[in-house]
Amino acid sequence: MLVQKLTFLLKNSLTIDQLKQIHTPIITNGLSQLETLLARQILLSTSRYSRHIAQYIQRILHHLQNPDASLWSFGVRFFSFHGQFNTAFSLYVQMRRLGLFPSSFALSSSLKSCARMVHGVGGFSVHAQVFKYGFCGSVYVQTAVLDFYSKMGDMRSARKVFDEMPERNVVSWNSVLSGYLKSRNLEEAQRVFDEIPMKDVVSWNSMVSGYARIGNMDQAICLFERMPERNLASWNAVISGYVSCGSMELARSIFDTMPVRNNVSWITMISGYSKCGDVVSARLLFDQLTDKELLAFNAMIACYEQNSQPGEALELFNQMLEPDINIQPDEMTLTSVISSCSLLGYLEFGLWIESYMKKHGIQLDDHLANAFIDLYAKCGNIDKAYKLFRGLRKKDLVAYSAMISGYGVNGKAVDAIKLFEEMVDADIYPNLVTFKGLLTAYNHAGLVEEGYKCFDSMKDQGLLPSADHYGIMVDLLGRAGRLEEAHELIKSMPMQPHAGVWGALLLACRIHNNVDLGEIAARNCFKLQPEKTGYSSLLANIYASVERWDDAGRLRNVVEEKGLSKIPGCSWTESS
DNA sequence: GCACCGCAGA
Repeated sequence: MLVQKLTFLLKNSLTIDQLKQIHTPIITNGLSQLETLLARQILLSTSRYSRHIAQYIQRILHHLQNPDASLWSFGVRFFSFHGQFNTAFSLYVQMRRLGLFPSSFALSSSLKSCARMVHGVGGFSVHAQVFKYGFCGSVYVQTAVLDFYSKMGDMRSARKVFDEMPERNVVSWNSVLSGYLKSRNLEEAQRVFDEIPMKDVVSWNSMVSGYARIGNMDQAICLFERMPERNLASWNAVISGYVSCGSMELARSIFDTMPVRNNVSWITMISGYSKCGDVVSARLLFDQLTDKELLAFNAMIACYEQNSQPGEALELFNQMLEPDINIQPDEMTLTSVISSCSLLGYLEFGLWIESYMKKHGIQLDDHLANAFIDLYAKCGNIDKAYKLFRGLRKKDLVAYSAMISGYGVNGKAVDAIKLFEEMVDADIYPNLVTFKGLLTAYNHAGLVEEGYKCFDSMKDQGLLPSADHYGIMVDLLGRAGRLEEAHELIKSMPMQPHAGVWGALLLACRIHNNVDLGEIAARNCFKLQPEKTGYSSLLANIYASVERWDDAGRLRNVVEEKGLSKIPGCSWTESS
């Protein structure tokens, strides 16, 4: 019986080969209607499902001798339900090609999938089919259409569908409401909210999170306190509001007082601590979480990666793969892991992830691709990075910035500039990260004047250079021998220069054997990073170059006393 | 079944 087999599958994560043995007889015998019905119940009642079951369902659909519209519709619904929107929609397209009549499930699920994928054309065509197949009177389908436009940010169309609906339920109202909130039209949202004849907890939650999102916590709390009924999402919305305002103490007090917590509450707090750089508090919470699921690991791994602790990120990743935990990573996990590899320059692990993805059927999405572009470019494989870049579905700011800085670190200034121009032509506005990549390109090519022009042009775009940008400029000027100018630039900085900035000047002084400025730079480096001995060695080399052997020797002794030897080939950029 | 709260890329 299929049911037993499926139950078995759910309990044991089977390999593809084991699956093949099971599914072959089913295909030859066909599925009885009863089996199909039971299989649906099992599959929809489970929140845990493996990629194997997903592949299994697809195989059944493609191997059936007589295409079955209700089974295909079920497939669309299944994948949409489990967040596999791409698969859901492609199954819908295939069932249309087979000439099968879509059910209301298939229509609403594929609309949901298009909305989540921000696939406008797909959604429009499904909307057309809603007309064609006469689902204009179905509340569910019409609400899905309305929700599609609402999620796409097209409130005019959403409103039109809503106004023409013969029948509305609370979900239809909530859908319009969330559309206005998403487009930050709080006024219209408030109007809709006041009009809802049967407000439920979702309506209230939407309003609370709408106000929280725009930073109006007073109004959010006011509504929260007036709520006739609260659920977990209500509490979580308030936490998330405080988190995005950076008020971790208030977020924590809500978290501590809420009656029940779920994974969302924990993950919101962990990522909140991550965003304000409090890795220790994030980890403390993570450790207190008894039932750690994939998303908790994702949040914690991302926390390490974003706070420059890539080693810890990889360690946690390895832990989740261990047999006693055994949680399958998804695209988001791997994205953070690849970024960690990039920070470490750990190309081999990136290649391992590539093969892991192939083995487990994980598709390369744009987030993953951008992380890979960065990794390959940083490790010198610029051609592979470029190939990935050209293959992107949507080239956005992040993608361009990754590729530009990839060219930058590989000394390909001309390509970086060309890409920058292409980006501007595509109406994508550069930000601080883009300029960091571009300045790196000028720096590696030694183009001082062009680099300066680029640096100055940032202000015209309303961008204030960060200490990192100053650091690159100091490096550029310094290497060109314009040490005084570099020093003046540091003095003109509106913020505290970090060790990387002074380190760049110190290195330049070493190259050009300038003792006076070298001493100033070194003094600042010692102050900012007393534990790092590389600065002493550099200054010692400067003294040696002008034959001040006593001073050079004194510094070398300091290095040895610290019990640390100079790490050979240590580069400046790593510390910045 | 459709709606509210959480995790990823330069």
